[in-house]
Amino acid sequence: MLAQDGEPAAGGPLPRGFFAGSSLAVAPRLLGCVLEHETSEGLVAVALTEVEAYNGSGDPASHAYRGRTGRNAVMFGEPGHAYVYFTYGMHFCVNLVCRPERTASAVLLRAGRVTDGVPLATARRPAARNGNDLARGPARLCQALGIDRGLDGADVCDPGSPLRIRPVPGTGSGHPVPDVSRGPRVGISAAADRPWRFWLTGDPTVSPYRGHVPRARPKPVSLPAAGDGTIHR
DNA sequence: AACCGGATCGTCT
DNA sequence: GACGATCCGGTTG
Repeated sequence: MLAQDGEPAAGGPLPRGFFAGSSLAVAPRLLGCVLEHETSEGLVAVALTEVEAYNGSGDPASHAYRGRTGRNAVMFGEPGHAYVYFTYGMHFCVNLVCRPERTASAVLLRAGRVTDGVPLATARRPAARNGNDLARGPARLCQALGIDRGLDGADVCDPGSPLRIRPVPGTGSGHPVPDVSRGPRVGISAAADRPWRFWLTGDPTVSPYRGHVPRARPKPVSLPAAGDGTIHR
């Protein structure tokens, strides 16, 4: 019997068909799935607990909103690949590309529980106070897994890829429907009202909600353009 | 628990 | 030249 499109093959990573839908449809189904990264240091696996949908060209908060660039090129390619970007001069975040046609949509992986390779993840994240903190936040998740820009474009549906994603453990096909919550996305200024963030209700590894905070301008206020040097007060 | 400043640099205007 | 799909450590409440 052939597995249906979108159904995981036994023992292997999620099939590419899993990512055929829109980011909004795929995002909640990724909860509970396991992202793993294997390096010479070892393997770290993370069960996803929090994700956000970014709906490509129709979404002002998406990196793809203003079209294809060198950085976001992977978003416009085949679904099932990782889009890894660098931000704030020091952090990486990872997305999984969904249907690319006309939308370049993707799902940002925001948090998860480390289920394998805890010692290695802890070594990579010395600031973590406890196990829940290891992958609590998109940049922390990448840090725990050892993900950087070198993995941009990695095929997570390929069993031979160092970065791959497996279905929810214990489920041969289909996905159990855990208690999923949804709400506004974190840290964005545009389209902040769209409830496109999904997480496992009450899970302690979910990152706290933070709204967008504009950075203070380093530029001081301009002085009065006085020409005669007279002091006014 | 909430808030603040600093770190730091690739990317796009 | 400005701005982040962030994190951390410290301070305040």
